[in-house]
Amino acid sequence: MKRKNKKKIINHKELFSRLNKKKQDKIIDASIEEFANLGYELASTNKIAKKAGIAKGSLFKYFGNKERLFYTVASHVLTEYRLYIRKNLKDMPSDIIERMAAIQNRIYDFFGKNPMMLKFFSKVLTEKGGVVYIKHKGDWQPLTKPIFMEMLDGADLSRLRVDLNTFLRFIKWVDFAIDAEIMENIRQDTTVAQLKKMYRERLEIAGKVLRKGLLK
Amino acid sequence: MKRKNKKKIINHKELFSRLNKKKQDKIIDASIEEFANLGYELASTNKIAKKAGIAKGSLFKYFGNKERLFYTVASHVLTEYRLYIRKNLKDMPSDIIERMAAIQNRIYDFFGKNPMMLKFFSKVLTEKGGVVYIKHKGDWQPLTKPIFMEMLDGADLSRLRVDLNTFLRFIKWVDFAIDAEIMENIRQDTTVAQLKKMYRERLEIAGKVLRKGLLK
Amino acid sequence: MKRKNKKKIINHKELFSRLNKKKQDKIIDASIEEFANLGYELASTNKIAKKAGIAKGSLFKYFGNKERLFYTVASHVLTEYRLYIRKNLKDMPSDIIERMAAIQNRIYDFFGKNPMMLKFFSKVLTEKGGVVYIKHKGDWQPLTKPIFMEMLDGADLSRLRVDLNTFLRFIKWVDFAIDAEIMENIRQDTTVAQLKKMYRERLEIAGKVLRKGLLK
Amino acid sequence: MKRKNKKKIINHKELFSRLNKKKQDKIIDASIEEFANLGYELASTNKIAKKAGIAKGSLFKYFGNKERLFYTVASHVLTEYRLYIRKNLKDMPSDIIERMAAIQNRIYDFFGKNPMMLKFFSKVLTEKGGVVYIKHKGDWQPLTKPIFMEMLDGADLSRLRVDLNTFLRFIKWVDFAIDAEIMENIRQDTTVAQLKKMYRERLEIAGKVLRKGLLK
DNA sequence: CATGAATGAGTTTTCATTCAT
DNA sequence: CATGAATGAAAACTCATTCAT
Repeated sequence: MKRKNKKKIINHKELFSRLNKKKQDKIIDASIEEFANLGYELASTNKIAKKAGIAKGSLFKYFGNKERLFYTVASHVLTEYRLYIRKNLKDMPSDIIERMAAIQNRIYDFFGKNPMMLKFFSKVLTEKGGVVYIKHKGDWQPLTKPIFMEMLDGADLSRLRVDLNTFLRFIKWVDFAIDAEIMENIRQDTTVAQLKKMYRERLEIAGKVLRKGLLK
Repeated sequence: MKRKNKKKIINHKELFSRLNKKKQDKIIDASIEEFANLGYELASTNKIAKKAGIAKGSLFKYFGNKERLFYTVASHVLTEYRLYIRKNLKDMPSDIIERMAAIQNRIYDFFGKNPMMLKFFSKVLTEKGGVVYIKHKGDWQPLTKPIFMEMLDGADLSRLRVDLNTFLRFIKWVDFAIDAEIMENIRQDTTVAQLKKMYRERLEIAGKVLRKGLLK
Repeated sequence: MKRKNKKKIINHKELFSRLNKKKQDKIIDASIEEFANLGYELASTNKIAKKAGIAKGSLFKYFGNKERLFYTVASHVLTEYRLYIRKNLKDMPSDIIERMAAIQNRIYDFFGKNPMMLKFFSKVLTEKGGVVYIKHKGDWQPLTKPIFMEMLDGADLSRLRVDLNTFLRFIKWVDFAIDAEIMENIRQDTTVAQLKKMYRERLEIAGKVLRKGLLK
Repeated sequence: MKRKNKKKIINHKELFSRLNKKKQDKIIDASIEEFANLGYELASTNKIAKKAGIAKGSLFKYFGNKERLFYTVASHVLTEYRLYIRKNLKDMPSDIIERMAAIQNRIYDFFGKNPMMLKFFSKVLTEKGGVVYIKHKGDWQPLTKPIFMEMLDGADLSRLRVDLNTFLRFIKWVDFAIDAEIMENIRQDTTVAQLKKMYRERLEIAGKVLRKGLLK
């Protein structure tokens, strides 16, 4: 359903940002919901405009095309996500494994408060098939997981057996894989409590290895 | 002129398998390319037929509908993949980390010989949003990664510090994450040698932790 | 790119009725012609749109789908028909046989002015096989023949030999059969005058029997 | 789904009639069933060929195209029908009304023995929308109702109040209309007994008028 | 002569995008 | 600057008919 040849050189972004906050939010929320429910391809710009209470034409005035709308919305979601996670990182356990659990719990709390965003994350940000994801993953990668450097601020690193870089990369992998496994298993009715439990179980398994190593 | 109840008890597969090998390959290849480039939803059966040099109608005679075409192609890719990986598993190092590297090298060799299949894998087999993936992931999961049990056949497990189950789940996570990271970073011009190197680097990092543990 | 759950709660009719009369007529006329020539199944929405000088998409915006287009057009035809017939029913002969002739003449006048509608009637409104006909015949039956109750308003019923119900059913049969016989014999070049003559001849035959009975 | 430009001048009919009776019957029966169930347009030549146990190509060798197949089958059905009705017309009541009932009963008996043919009649022979019907109605009209001349052979005509021609035409109309009304009301599960009852009821109403006339 | 695989024009329907009002 | 009706390319899929074997 393409329709590409972009001619006019309009500064769409500016038009959107000039709107009052309330209208902006309505558009963003309507978009999140539609993308989260249908995925990028099946989402309908018509329905988004209707849900947001604006004209179809306006949507395209603000964002130029569907892809840029998606990009804007996704960036918004990721920023919100990041801001939430970052708050109060000091009140965290100093043990590194406990810290991972605490941060992940905070992530799940965020999704508990913004269920549409969980849907959005699990459905649309991982749509590898989508042109859009591929185009922008470079922009998004730094946002998708809480920056580990920050996470370490105040953590007890004295007992590390490996250098910091090695530690960081490895922890990231484990966290990523566990997260992915849980995302795969999310259903419509999965609760935040269940998510936390799923994560805790997996982290315990990981903990065993991380603390003792795999091989004698 | 209606578009009716799609039952039809025709053995499509049979029709396809009766074609000569060359034609079969052309159809499979055209499909792989289209799906790999566009993903399931955006792939066009019309274009596949054209690329394969057959009539639109024939495609549907052979596969019934788009979904079954995709399923057939995906199964084909996965089977090829698996057959290739499985060959000569005995000639493998007994050390578990070395073994992972060896198997992954073989996987990269396979993709080196079938570059479209790499694209196909990274794009379409992981399309979470897709109806098709969800429907069939049960069939495919056992195929997508070399079965670890087999991998272990002949490996030296005497030095494991944890029970076998814990070991298996953890290893899978690490492998999955490293694989994903590399997949994310693939470019058009990435060579097999580079892939192998990327994997080797990451495995070394992982090896350090796996052997010694993370924390004192 | 899917072809999905056709719900959509759009008031198609409203969109259509907002068009200017001229455009509406062009669409209705193009539809009547196509349906009248080909019948429901074989009629092509593509051709209708082209003939009406609008985009394919617009047709579906206005009517939602082919079936609703047909339903709208058929209702339109039947309403026009009915309005025409109903005018000035008082100025009719009181004799029941004469009255039938007078009404039928009016019907033929209507078809004389709208020849496509005659074709439409004889072809498509009686398509027994069609899903559409079956679905809507309940709606249409009261429209397809001048309501006999109205026809009787002012007629001289004092000389009836049978009860009113018997009379009505029987009259309907005779009228229906004569009408069908004439419809069957219509050719491209049949004129309204000829239709009237054909009816008049048959009605005379019927009149003989109806007045005297068949058997001594 | 047209495909018209008929080139080859093959005597299809001859090819078909050269087949052995059993094969001919199988083809005719398969066709009747398909046409009766789906109607002309929706009937599939592919399925007919499969049901008849012959190749698709053969069907077209025998009949040239779908339309001619239908024509042949319809003619066959009508001929069978006619032959059945004609047998033993002498053993009939002499009263003209009773005679109509008796003949119609025989017709219903025929349909009781050949239920597919009833379906065929009520579905496909009256598909006014169909190109086919219109083209051939001239051929079929004489077959669709028992010839009334024959019906009269042995009937008591001494009490007729009108001349024979008038009588014949009128009786035909009444019979046709009653028949059509019943056909309209046939359902999947209508039994022959019910058909007979429906006819008998209507004939009684008709009888009242026919015997006494409508007007004093 | 029989076969049935191959064909491709044609179907209804969708929806991102444009542009006259 | 907002609007939403109009657009038309493109989608998946069908099936009567042909013709090489």
